[in-house]
Amino acid sequence: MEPSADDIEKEADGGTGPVAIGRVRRGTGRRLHGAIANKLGRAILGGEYAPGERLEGEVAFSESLDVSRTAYREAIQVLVAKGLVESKPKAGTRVLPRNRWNLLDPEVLAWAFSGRPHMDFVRNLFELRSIIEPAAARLAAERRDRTDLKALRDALTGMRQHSLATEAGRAADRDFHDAILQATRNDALVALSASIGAAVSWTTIFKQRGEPLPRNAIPDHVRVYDAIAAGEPEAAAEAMRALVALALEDTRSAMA
Amino acid sequence: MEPSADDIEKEADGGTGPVAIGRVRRGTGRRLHGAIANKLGRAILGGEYAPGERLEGEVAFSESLDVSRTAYREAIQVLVAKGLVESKPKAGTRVLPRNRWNLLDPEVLAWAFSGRPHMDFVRNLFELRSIIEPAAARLAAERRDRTDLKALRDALTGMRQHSLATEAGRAADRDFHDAILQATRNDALVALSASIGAAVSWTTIFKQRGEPLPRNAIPDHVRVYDAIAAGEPEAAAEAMRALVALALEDTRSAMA
DNA sequence: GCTCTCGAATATGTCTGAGTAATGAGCTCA
DNA sequence: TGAGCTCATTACTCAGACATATTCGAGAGC
Repeated sequence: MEPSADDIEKEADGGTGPVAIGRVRRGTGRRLHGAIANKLGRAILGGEYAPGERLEGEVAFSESLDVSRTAYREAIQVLVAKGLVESKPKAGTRVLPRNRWNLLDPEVLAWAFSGRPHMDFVRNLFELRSIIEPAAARLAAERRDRTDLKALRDALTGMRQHSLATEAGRAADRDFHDAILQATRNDALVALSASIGAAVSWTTIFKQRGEPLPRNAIPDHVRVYDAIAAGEPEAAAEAMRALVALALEDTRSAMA
Repeated sequence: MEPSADDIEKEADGGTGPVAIGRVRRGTGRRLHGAIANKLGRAILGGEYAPGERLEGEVAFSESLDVSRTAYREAIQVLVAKGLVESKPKAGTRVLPRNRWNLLDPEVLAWAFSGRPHMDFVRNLFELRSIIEPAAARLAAERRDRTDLKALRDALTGMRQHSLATEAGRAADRDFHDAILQATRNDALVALSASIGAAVSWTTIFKQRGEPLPRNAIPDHVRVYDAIAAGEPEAAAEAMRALVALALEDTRSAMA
């Protein structure tokens, strides 16, 4: 479902400027300004531009990228909307301090993981998961209906069918955690779904990078499902707590 | 600090179209495209445009607003970045289903509260607070340093000095909760600060709308501070749990 | 009569170039 | 030394043209 996140082609330009600026061409479905925002977003999240640093002027930068100022400006507006940069007349466009970034925005999260994210950040995301998901599982056990349980079963089936090594398997994993958040009937928690989901699948990928198949994740998930289906809030929360803790342990050892 | 959220002037136009479209003029500091995004965002969050509904074409809409297509398009890119709308050639610009919205984006949250938010949504936000904040208080009690404690004390002083009925008092309240999240040393939790903060101050405003001063909130906050300062995680979590529960109770009775 | 393919209409997407407005820095002057 | 002013710089807004993608309908073919 997600594009392979590499639909931007960088053509090495002859320039030898202080910051190597590749040209931006959009992939098939993507719009040009989206591709530019993508490129700049990844650069910022990847630390190529330090907070406080000033970007080149509109005219100069859009020329280096070989795009019109219109497309460039629309891309900048996207970054502004996500709290990554701020631009004022005369002052130019500057990267904002990290605490102003909307780190939980799905796209920002994707940009963060497109590079090599710091272990600190991954740990922080797991800490967030360990706060949110057990509580969500507790609520889900209280409020779930037949539809929610079916969604959970379908996700489990998908995880069993495809391995977690495949994209389809990771999607099923995401669906499982997503279905739990949906079952809480809480819009604010559902909004966190995209963030949690990104964390889930990316950390799963990290696991796979290390050892081939560190541990079968299915039983943990089944325990969570059983508790939710049985309508036992405390058991659901406890099972989810265990799941996240084990996932963190796996990820930690895989990254070390 | 925050602009009064009313720096957009709507001039009733003579038109009698199905949806009354006011012209958009920007306030002092604000850029034009920002003002347009603001206006449209509030309209969408306020339910003036139903999910799935199609907006007028770029040319027609920008003309009704009496702005250039450039400014209008830049505003739309902002809304796209926040997951509110999606636009494709020939198909037009459509409002996305609610579950695609980045509800925790600070600006989106502000737009949601600029109208009369449903009690359901407020309850959901409190549910999120009751999940996040006790856990954050627990972590803060473990990790806080001298600077964090000073920030907390300063916030308490501010709350005592100005009443919660004033903007300064609400800012101090926000600062208190923000300082706790900062003390967790977790970027992901800090990113939630803006969302939590918005919920805190807006719900406080609701309280004020009802009874003049329903309850002195200071003692609750002091208990949280004491536990964090003493380095007692469980006590801090428990104190925060109580604080949020009481705040919800106050808000609920004020809205009913 | 039904399906499939292809073309044209239409709305968004991109580009160019001009002109406006806001801001920060340096200068002048008290 | 400090406050106020001028000015250069930069982003912001505008207008209009052209490009591109996607939908929808018409027509060919089965």
